Amino acid sequence: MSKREFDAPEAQRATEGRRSVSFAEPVEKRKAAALSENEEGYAVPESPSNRVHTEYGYEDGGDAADGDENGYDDEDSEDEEYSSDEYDSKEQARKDVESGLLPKAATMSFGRDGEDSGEDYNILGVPHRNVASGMFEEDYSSLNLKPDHESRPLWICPNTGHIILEAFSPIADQATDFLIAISEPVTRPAYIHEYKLTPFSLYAAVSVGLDTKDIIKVLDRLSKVPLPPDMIEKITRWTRSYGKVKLVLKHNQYYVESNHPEILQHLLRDPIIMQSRTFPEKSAEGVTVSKEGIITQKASQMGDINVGGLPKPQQPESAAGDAIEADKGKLENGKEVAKDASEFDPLVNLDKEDDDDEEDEGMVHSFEVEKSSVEAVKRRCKEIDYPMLEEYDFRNDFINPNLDIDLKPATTIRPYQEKSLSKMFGNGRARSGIIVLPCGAGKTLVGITAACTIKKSILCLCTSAFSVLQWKQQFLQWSTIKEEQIAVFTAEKKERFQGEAGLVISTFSMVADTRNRSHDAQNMMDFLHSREWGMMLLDEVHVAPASMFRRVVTEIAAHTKLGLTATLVREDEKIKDLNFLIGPKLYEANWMDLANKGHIATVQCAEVWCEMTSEFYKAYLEEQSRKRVLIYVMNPNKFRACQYLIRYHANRGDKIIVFVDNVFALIEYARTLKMPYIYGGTPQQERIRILHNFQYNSKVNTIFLSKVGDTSLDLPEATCLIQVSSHYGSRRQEAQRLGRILRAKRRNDEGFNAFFYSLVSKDTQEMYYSAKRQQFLIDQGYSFKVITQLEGMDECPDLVYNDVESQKALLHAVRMASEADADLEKEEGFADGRLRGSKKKLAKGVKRAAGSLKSLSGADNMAYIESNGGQSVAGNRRPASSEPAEQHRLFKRQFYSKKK
DNA sequence: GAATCCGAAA
DNA sequence: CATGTTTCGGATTC
Repeated sequence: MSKREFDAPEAQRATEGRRSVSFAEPVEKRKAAALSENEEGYAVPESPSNRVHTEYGYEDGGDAADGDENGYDDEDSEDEEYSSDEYDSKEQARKDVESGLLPKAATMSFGRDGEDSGEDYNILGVPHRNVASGMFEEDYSSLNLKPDHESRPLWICPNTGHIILEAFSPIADQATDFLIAISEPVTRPAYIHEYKLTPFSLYAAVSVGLDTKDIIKVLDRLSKVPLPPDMIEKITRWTRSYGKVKLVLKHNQYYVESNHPEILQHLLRDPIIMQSRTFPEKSAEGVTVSKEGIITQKASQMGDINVGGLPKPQQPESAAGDAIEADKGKLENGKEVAKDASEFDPLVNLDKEDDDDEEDEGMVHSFEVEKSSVEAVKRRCKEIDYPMLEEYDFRNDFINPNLDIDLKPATTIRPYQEKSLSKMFGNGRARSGIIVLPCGAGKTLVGITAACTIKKSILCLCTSAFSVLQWKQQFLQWSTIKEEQIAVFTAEKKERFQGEAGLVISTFSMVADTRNRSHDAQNMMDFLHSREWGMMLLDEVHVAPASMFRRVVTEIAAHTKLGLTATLVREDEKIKDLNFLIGPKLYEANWMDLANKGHIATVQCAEVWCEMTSEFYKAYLEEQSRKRVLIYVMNPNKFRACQYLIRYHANRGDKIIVFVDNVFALIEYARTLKMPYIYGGTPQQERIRILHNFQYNSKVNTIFLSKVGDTSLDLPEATCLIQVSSHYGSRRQEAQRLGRILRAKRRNDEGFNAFFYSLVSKDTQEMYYSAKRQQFLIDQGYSFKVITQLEGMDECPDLVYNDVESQKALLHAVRMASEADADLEKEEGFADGRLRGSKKKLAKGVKRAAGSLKSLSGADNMAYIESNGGQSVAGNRRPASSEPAEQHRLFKRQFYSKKK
C-alpha cells in the first residue's frame, strides 16, 4: 500500500470531521439545528412518504400500504431541492434512477417472484429473513402520525419493530449515526434504510454508554410515529441487565465480575453457569469467599494503582492516541454542550456512571469459571439476558509487559478508521468486538492502530499463510515495531519474538489444529497458551464461527478480541455466534458512503442475462442437476458475452479479472480466448509469473481465475471484473470478489467507475443463485442493472461460437467432459484432494483437449460428426409448446423451493 | 522439498 | 430437500 492510500491530511480530516458526525456530538443538537433550518425555509421533502411509495411500488405494484388517507397523495414531490451538503447521495440516487439502475433491476427481478404474495421476499424476489417488504402488504394508514412528522426521518413498523430511515432526510446522517449505535442495519439501498433492534445491538449500545431512557427518547424524537409500547418494553428489557456483568481475565484465569452480588447469585442459580464455576484454591488477604464461591474484595487493586501512578496516555504522535484523545475531547465537548441540552447529557457521559458504580459499591464481587467452559457461560449469560462485557483496562495493566510499538509519525488514518477505533476505545478501555470495513478500505491499518494503542503482546490470526506475511509486512510498514519483535508461526516457520512482549502472526488452522503436532508446533502452542495476550486480532473474522476455528477464540487467553471483516455474512446461521465468541459489532461502514467520499472505487454492477441456445437449453433440461451446472456455464452466448465484454473493456484500458469457478470451464474459456489462467493446480512460480505479467505487461489485460482468486492470492489492482460462474448462492464470495476492484487507484479520477459483471444464463438455476448472491451487495446499497442485450455484440462477427455447428461441437465437448468426469471418479475414488484435482485436470486436459480444443478451433469435422452421431439429432426439436410449460414449472420449483 | 495424506471450509 | 467440489494448510514421509 502506498502512502497515497492514506492521504487524509489535516485539511481533509477537518472537513470530514464536520460532515461525519461523531456520535459523541449530540445528535439532538445537530437535529435541532437542522430542524430550525427547516423552519427558516430549508426545503424539506414535502411528503416524504411518497418516497416510500415510489421506492417500494415495485414490490406489489399496488397501494396496499396506501397512505392516501393521511394526505400523501402529492406526486410532485420528486424534484424538491435538497441541501446538497446535507444529503450528498441524493444526487447519486437521482442518477441511479435516471440511468435506470434502480427501477430496472427492481422491476425485472420482480418478474421472478411472479404473482406470489412473497411474505418473506424482498424486492429481488430473494428469500430474506428480515426484510421490510412485508410492511407494504399491511394497511398502516391508521398509524398515528405526529403533526410535525415531515421533519422526522424515521418510521417504525408496529409489527416487526423494524426501523425505516428516510435516507434523503436532511438529518439522515445524524440519524444514521444514532441507528448504527443502537441497531443492526438490515438493508441499505438508495433511499430507504432499514434497521432492526436486537438484543445485541442494544448490548453494543449500552456498552458504548447509552442508557435506556436516552435511547427511547432520541428514537422517539426521530420517529414520525409514536414508539410502539412493545418496542419500549423491548428496549427497556434488553438494556436493563446489560453491562452489569463483566468477564475479566486475571492471571490467566477467567472471572465473572460484578458490582452487584445479587446478580452473581442470580447467575449462579443457573445450572449451566453453576457447573462451570470453580472455587479458588486459596484466598488472599482481604478477600472473602462465600460458600457459593463468590469472591468479594475491595474494588480492584487496579483502581488503587490507577489513582497514584496514572499512566500517561498514548504518545502524542501516535495516531491511535490522537484518535482516543480526539474522542475523549468530543466526549468532554459533549458533556459541556449537553449541559444546554440536558436531556442528551447521559448519552455522551459514560465514564461518570462507571466510576459511580465502583465508588458507590466499594467492593467488587466475582466468581471464577473454568477456562474450558467460558464460551458456554457466555452463551448462557446471553440467553438469560445478562450478556457479559469484555473490557480490558490496558492502561492499568501492570502485570503484562508492555510492547514497544507505535504508529510511524507519517502514518495517518482516515476518518472512518478513526471512528471505528473510537468505538473500540471509547471509554479509555479496550472493548472486544467486530469492525466491519469493505475490502480495500484499510482494515489492516485499523488492526495495527489498535495494537499500537494497547501496547501489549498481540496475537494476530489470518486465514492463509500468505496473508500472515502480508500482515507482517504491513506492521513493519506502518508501525515502529522491530522485525525481531514479530514471530511468524506457520507450517514452515516457527519463530519466537525477542523480549517479554511481542507480536505473533499465525493462521487459524495452525492454532486450531488439535491433531498430532510436530514438536516445534507443540512448543509454540504451549507458549501461546501459557501467557496472556493483550489483544487477539482476528482477520476475516467471519471464518471464526466454523466449528474448527471457534475453539481458538476461547482457549487462548486474550484480554481483547478484535475481529475484522468485510463481509459479516455466512450462508449458515453461525454468524450469530460471533456475538458471544468475539463481541458485539462495534462499527460497520456503509460501502456506498465510502465510495461517495472517494475512499473506495465506485462500482457499476450489472447482471448480464445470456439466452441459452436451444441446443444447450435442451441439454440442460435433460441433464441431472449436477451436470446442468457445466451446461449453463458453457452456454455459447455467455461465452460470447464474456469475449465481447473483455474486448470492450480492454479497449477502454481496463485491467480485467474473469472468475470462473468450474475448472473445466475455466480452462475452456481461457484457452479459447487465449488468455492466461490460474487455478488451484497452477504451480506457485507460474502463478507469480502470470500475475506479474498481468500487472506490468500492458499487452496482458485479462486473467482468468478459479476460486483461488477469492482468497489467498495477491491480486494486482483491476478495474473490471467479470463473473462467469460461481459457488451457488454465496453472498460472501460475491462481496469478496467485488472487493477486488474497490481499491482501484483511478477511483479518484473524475467520473471513474469500476465495473462488475455477473453473467447469468437465462432461465436456469443460475438466476436463482445469482439473485441470492447479490443480496449482500444490495443491502450495502449497490444496485444491479440487468442487461438483456449487450449493445453492439451482434455487430461483432468475429466472436467465438458464431455458428450453430461450433456450438454443437462445444456442447458435445461439454457432454464428453461430464462423462469423463464421472468415469474418472469411479476409477480413482481416493487420492489427495489436491492431487486428485490436478491429476484429473491433467487427464481432463489431455482427453478434453483432444475433443474440445479441436472443436474450438473451428468446424472440426470429427467433432461435428460425433456430435451428430450422438443423441442430439434424434430429438432435435421438441414440440414448441412444451418448452414454455417446462420452463415455467422449472421456475416455480426453483424460486419457491426455499420457502416454507 | 516434493509427494502424499488428512481434515476442513465454503 | 439436501446437496458437491475445489481449495487450502499442516503433517508425515521419502
